[in-house]
Amino acid sequence: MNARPGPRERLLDAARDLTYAKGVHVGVDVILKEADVARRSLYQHFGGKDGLIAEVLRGAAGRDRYRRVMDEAGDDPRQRVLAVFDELERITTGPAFHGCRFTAAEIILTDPAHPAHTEIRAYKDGLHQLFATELHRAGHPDANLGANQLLVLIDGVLAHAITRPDAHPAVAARAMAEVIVGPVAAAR
Amino acid sequence: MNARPGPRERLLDAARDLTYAKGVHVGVDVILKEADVARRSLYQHFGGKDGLIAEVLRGAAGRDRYRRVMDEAGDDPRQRVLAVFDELERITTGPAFHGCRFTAAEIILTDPAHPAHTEIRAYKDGLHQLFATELHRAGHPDANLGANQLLVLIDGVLAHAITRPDAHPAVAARAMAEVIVGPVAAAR
DNA sequence: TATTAGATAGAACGGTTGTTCTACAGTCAA
DNA sequence: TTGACTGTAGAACAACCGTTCTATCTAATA
Repeated sequence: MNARPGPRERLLDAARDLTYAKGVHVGVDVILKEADVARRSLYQHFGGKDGLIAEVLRGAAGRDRYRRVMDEAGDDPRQRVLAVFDELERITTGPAFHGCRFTAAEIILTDPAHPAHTEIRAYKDGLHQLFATELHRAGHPDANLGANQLLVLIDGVLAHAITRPDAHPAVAARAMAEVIVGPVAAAR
Repeated sequence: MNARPGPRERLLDAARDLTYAKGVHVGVDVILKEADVARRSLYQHFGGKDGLIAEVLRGAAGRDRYRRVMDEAGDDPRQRVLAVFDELERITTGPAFHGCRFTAAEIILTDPAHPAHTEIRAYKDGLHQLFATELHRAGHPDANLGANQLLVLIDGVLAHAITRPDAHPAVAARAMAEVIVGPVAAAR
C-alpha cells in the first residue's frame, strides 16, 4: 500500500523542491535531511551533487507544464500557444515563483563543463521544437524565427517577473505573442 | 600624471569586472588581490561584500550603454529604441557575454534583504522610464504597456542568448520591437 | 613635532561546503 | 551459511567562505 519510494527517488524529489525554492546552492546536507537519505546514497546514485542537479533538470524538463497546458487548450495552434502565456501569468503571480529553474541554473553554474548545461540546452531546444511545430501548423511563414521569438518572450517574462511582477510581463508578452501567431481564426 | 586611483575606486573596478566574468560568488580574496587593496579597506568603505556588490550595481546602472546608444541613434524615438536591439545583438554575440548582470544578481542573491535588490529594481524602473518617454514621444497609445513589453524583450534576449546564442534572439526581438514602436516615419 | 586618519599586510576565527571514509544493519541469491 | 549488494549513521577531511583582529607604515593636519 503505497510503499515509500527508494532513496534515489526521494533524493530527486527533495532536490527538485529545494533547488528551486532556495537555489541550486543549497547544501547537500539540507537535501539529505529533507530526503531522509544516507549521505552515501547520493554519491552511489548520482556520483555527486553535480550529477544530482543535472538529473533533476532532466526530470523537470520531462514533466514540463507547457505541453500539458497546450493539450488542454484544444486543437487550434494559435490558441494553444496563447494558452502558454495565460499559464505564465498564473505562474509568475503565484507565491512560490522564483524565476525559471533552467535559466537560473545556467547563470549560477559558471563552469561550462557542468553536466547541467547539456540538460538546459536540450530543454530549450525541445521547447523550440514544440513551438515551431505549432507555428508550422498555423501556417506561419517562418516557424523557426517565430519559435525563437516565443522563446525570447517566455524567458523574458520569467526573468522580468522576478524583479517587477507588478508589471505583469506575461500579459504584456501575450499581446506580442498574438502578433506572432497571427489572427485567431474567426468563425466562418 | 594620472595618479593611481584610491582603494575605493580600485575595489569597485575590480569587483565590477570579476563579478561579471565569474559571477557574484567570486571570493573576496580574489577581488582584493585584483584590486591590490588591503582586506580592511573593503570593510572600511563598503561595510562588507554585500555593500560592495550593491555599490557595483548602482555604478553599473549609471554608466548604462543603452542611454548612450540611443543618443547616438539620432532624434527619431523609433530609431532610438530599435538601436538598442542592434546593440543587444552586438553584446550577446561578443566573446565576453555572460548574460545580464542585474538579472544574474537578482537570481543568485536569494536573500530578499540583500541591498543589491534595491539597486536592481531601481535600474529596471529607470529603464522603464527611459523607454516610456521614447514611446510617448512616438505617439504610442499606451507607453507604460509598451515600455513593459520592451523590457520583457530585453530581459528575454539577455537570458536566452546565454543558452542559445546561435538563435540570435536580439534579431528576433528587434522584429517584435518594430511592431511595438510602430512604423518608422517615412519622408513626406 | 606630535597626532590622527587611512592604508597595508597577514594571521586567525567560525562557519559552511562537497567529498571520502569506516562501521553496521538488512535483504536476497547462490 | 556464505556472499554480495544496498542502505543507514556519523565521523572526518580538506578547501573555501566572509569577517575580525593586531601590527606596521605613510601622509596630511594641528
